[in-house]
Amino acid sequence: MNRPPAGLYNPHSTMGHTVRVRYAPSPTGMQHIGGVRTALFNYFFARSQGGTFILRVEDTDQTRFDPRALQDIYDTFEWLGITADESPAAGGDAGPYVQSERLDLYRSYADRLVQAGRAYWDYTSARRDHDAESNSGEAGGYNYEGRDLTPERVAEYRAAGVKPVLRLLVPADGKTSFDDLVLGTIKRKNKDLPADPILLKSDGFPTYHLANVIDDHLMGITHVLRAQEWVPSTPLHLLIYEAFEWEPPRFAHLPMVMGKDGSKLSKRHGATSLIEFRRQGYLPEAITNYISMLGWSYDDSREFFTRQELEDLFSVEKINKAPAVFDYKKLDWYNGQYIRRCDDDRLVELLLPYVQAAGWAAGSGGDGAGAEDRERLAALLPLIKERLKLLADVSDLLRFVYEDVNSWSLDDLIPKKATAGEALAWLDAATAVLEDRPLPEAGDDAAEEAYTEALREAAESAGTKLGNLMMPLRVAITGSRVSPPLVGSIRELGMDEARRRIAGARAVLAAAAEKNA
RNA sequence: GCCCCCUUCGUCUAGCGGCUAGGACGUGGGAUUCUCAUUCCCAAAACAGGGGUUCGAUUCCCCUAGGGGGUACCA
Repeated sequence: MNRPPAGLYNPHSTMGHTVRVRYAPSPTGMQHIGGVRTALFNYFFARSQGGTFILRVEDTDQTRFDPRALQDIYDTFEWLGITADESPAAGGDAGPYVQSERLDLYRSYADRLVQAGRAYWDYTSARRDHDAESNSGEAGGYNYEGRDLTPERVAEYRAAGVKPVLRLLVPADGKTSFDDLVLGTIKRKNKDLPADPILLKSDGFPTYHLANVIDDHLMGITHVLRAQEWVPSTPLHLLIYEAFEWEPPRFAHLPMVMGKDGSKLSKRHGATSLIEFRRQGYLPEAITNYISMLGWSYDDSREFFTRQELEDLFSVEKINKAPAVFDYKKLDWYNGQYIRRCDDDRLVELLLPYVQAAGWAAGSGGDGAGAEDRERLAALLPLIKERLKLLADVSDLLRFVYEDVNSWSLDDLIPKKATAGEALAWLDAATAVLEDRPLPEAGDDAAEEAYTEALREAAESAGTKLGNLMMPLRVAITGSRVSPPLVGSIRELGMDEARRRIAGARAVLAAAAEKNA
C-alpha cells in the first residue's frame, strides 16, 4: 500500500464511526433554494448524530468559476447560522477543502486506476462543443475507439499535440445496485451507464465523478445526502469506488424542489437564490424552517422549529421520496409569523436597512443610523409589526410618516355612499376631537380606548358611525385609505404636521362641497 | 428514444393492513375591528386508474397512465 498522500483523512485517528457528511457546492452561481436545502439537511443530520459537517468547494469547472459565488457560499452559511466543522475557512485534517488545490491528488489516484486496468487514456475524443453535439441528435456518441489504441497510434496523437482524457472502463455486463436510505434499493445495468465516462478532462481537471469519489473517500465521508438528480450516476460512482477497492459511503438522495408547474425550480418561478430572499426581507429562521419542511417532516402537526430543534430532531428516516413544490405563499406566512415573534430591538435593526434605503435614516445596511433613527423606528414598530409580511414592506407602511403628503384624492376622502359635504363635516368633527383631547401615550391601551370612544361619540353626534369619521381623517393624514391604526399614527406624526395635512385635505373637500352646492 | 425515480386535498404533509383519512398554507364564510393586517371560529377540498395478495387495502405486489430526473471534457 502506498503511503497516504498529505491531506489524507484517517478515520482511525479520531473517533471510530462518527458520521461525517459534506455539502459540496460548485461556485458557479448564487446559492439557491435547492442547494441550501441540501446543505441544511447535511448539517442537521451531522448535528443530530453528533457527527461532523464539512464544506467542500467543487471548483473543477474552470470556465464557470465565479468568485462572487464562492463568497456567496460563506455569506449564506453565516446568514443562516450554519457552521462547517471543516471547510476552506475553518481548515481541518482532511484538507485542502477546495478541489482546485487537490489536482495532484486526483492525478495520482487516476494513475492507480490506469495501472489497475480500470481506466485508460483516450486520445480519440477531440474536444467537441457540447451544444453542437446535442444538435446532432447523438448525445455522447462515444464509440470506445480509444480503448485499444496501439502504441503507434498513441505516439501519433501525442506528436500531434493531442491532450487525452482519462476514461473509466465500464464493464459491459452485470449490474450495479445500492441501498438508498431514502429510495430503497436501486439497480442499474452497467450497459445502461454512460459509455466509459470521462474521469480527467483534457485540461487535467477531474470531472465531478472522479473528484467526488476521491474526496469523499479521503475525507472519510460516511453518508452522502444529495439531490435526486444524482441517482442515475450513483452506480457509476460505485464502480469507481470498486475500482479503487474502497468502501463506498451510504447514500440518501433528497427529493427535488420544484416550481409551481412541476418542473425543477428555476428563475422563471420567482426568486430562487437566497440573496434575493434576503434582500426582500425574509428572516433566516423563516427560510430555514420552511426549507426544512420541503421533503421532510417531524410528525403530523408540528410546523415550527428553531434551528437548534432541527439539529436535535432531524432524521433521514423522515425524508420523503416525492418531489416538493416550493410554495411562496407558505414561505410568506412563515415569515410573517417569525416577524411577529421577533424581539422588537432586533426587528428595529433588521428594518433599519430598508428605512435607510428609502432615504429616511442616515447610513446604510444598518450602519450609520443614529440613536434618533432607531428610537423613531422603535416607536413606530407597534403600528406595523403585525402588518409586515416582508421586512421590505416597511417602506410602504411608513411612507406617510417619513414623507410629505401633499395631494389628496377626493374619491378616497369621501366614504362610500357619502357626499363631499358629509365628509367635510365628519373630518371637522374628528378634527375637533383631536384639538380637544391630548393624544394617548404610546402603549397606554386604556387611554387609546378612551380616545377612540371620544371619536365614536363625536361620530354619533354627527349622525354617523366611527368608520365614517375615521376614513376622511385617515386619508387626510396618510394619503391612503389603508394605514396603520390612525390615532397612534397621528401621535407619531405629531399634531403640527397632522394639522397641516388636515387643512390640505379639508380644502379639497371644501372645494368639492362648494361645487355641489 | 433509452435508463432511473416518484404518485394522499390546489400546495406542503401525517398515515407504516382495520381511521368519520389528521394538520398546515392557500381559498370561501363568519366573529373581533377606525381601514388594512393580526387573532379566533366554521366550511369546501385528497388516497391517479386497473388487476391481484388478504377476512380486510391509502398502506404489500404487478401493470397502465401521469409527473420528474438522467443521458456533457457541468456540477
